[in-house]
Amino acid sequence: MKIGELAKKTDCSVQTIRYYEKEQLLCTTQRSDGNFRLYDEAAVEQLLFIKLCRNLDLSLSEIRQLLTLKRSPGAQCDQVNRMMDTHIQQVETRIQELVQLREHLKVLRRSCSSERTIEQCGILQTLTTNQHQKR
Amino acid sequence: MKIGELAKKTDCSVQTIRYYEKEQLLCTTQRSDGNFRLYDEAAVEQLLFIKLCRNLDLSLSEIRQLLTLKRSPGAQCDQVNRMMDTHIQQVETRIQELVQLREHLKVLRRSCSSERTIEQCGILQTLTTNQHQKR
DNA sequence: CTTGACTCTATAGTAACTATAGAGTTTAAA
DNA sequence: TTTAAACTCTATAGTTACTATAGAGTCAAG
Repeated sequence: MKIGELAKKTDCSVQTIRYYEKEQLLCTTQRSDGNFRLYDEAAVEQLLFIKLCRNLDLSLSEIRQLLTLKRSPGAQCDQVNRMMDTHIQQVETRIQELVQLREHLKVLRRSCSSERTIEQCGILQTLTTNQHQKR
Repeated sequence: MKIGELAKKTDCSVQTIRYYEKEQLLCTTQRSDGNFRLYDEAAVEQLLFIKLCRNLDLSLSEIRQLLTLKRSPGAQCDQVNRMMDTHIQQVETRIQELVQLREHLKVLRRSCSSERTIEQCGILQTLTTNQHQKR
């Protein structure tokens, strides 16, 4: 099948598919006489795998590693486990950061209300006042 | 003062300062005879303001808006409030997304343990098995 | 044959930095 | 005065994961 069909089957844009090829995530083993890329069912599966990993926020580099590991069926899968653990930790860390940020933003937001001028704005004052304290 | 001194005072890299100038967040009103940028205390304050906003994950575009608003002391500050509300909502949304992702990753992680081969790896199988179900 | 849809490669853009190259300026020490 | 190191400048490119566009080629149906 050609790239447009693959794109439809996998709900992935033609441009992204070409990008993944450039990034060595998906390869095109065949071309038509007119130089069109030709894909088989294995490519469909690989692209769906890639998309699933992207949905998990795994980076292209990590996905590349998983694809490499997948090519050694007899090898130990502890690398997969380790990658997943690291990834979970990273997500957890990011959650904590965002929770803190949200609280900070809420505090800041409460320092201002309607019917004020820029000059009286508690938010801007805090952002500016903090500077003086920092110095 | 010159750019290096400003960088030290604000804990901001020389390159980032130049980048902010290019992005219209900070302007250099003076240059030395040798074409070196010259900054005053107002620039220090403005850069600290920018950094504080960046720490709140506000985009450069949003910060640009705030700086513009700051230049109209008599105007209403409801735009500031609205921006903050929108930003808080975006952070909240992202937190929810990440919490869901973390749960999904944990479920996936539990499908595998040590001492398995790639072929037996529950994580990879799930990522690959899901494809078949999708079809 | 014509035309519209599809495909190709190349290039540039997004956001917020970050690094490097090569050239010019400044400053302090010899 | 000279020298050398530190600092500064502009231009360009890179990071990540896409996304868009231009101009040219291919294909299939009318």
